Amino acid sequence: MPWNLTSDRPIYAQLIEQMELKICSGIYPLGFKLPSVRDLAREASVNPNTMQRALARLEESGLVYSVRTSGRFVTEDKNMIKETKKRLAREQVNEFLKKMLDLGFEREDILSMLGDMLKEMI
Amino acid sequence: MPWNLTSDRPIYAQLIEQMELKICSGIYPLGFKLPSVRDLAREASVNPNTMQRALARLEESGLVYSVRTSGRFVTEDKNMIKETKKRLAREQVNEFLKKMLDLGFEREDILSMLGDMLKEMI
DNA sequence: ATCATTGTATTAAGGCCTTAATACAATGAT
DNA sequence: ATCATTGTATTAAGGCCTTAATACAATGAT
Repeated sequence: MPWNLTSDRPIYAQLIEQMELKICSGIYPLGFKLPSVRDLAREASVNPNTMQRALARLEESGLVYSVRTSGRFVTEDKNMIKETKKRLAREQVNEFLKKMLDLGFEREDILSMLGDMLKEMI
Repeated sequence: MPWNLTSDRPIYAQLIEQMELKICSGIYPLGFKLPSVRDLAREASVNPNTMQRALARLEESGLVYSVRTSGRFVTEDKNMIKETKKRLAREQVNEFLKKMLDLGFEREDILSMLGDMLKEMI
């Protein structure tokens, strides 16, 4: 999964989101040692400060932790990751449905559009 | 539909999105005379400049047009609205599915979560 | 023992976004 | 004829975001 950043939202917020995704999907597994701030910044083509900012926020939420001079690691709390994954999914579904209903689509429309696009994507 | 603005994205971008929603859903119908910039700004609790910026962008995309001293109107091009509505829907479905698949959910998971939440929302 | 690597901190500069305060010409209502 | 309302334009200030350039203590590998 490449780092895909747009300019319509703060970069650090997008970094948080993508790190969460990588952790919840298992790309960065339980207890995994993350690349260093500088390496992650290089990967994502952003300033180390910006990456550091994102990682600090992830740390506040408990999803990662850092050992001062050793590195940063994905949490070992399996349940926390599971709950985060659930939360993110609920948020996605909720926002999606809200917008589609606001746009004026109905249950059937939504399900059929979704089915069509799923066929394309999988 | 209340103006619902968050601080995690530029306000003017959110205004554009919500105006598009109002137009595509018919809250602002074909040819409708919009409230003045100042009134819309007051409604949304933003600075008139910010609302003006959003409206100017909507005008570039052709969804509204302005008559210098008379006011601003929703386009009378029924087809353009229809196409915009389609485009917005496709974008929503696409982003939603992309994130859910990235999170590691499968077709069945997505459809069942969606069904559950649809029951709650309708 | 030395040295590269780790997370972390600080300061300065520039950019975009938002607000605020004005201003103006053209129109429509009075 | 007068005047409020329309979209539009300009300038200044402040805030947050991002980058850049450094710096430092602690650790692990050599």
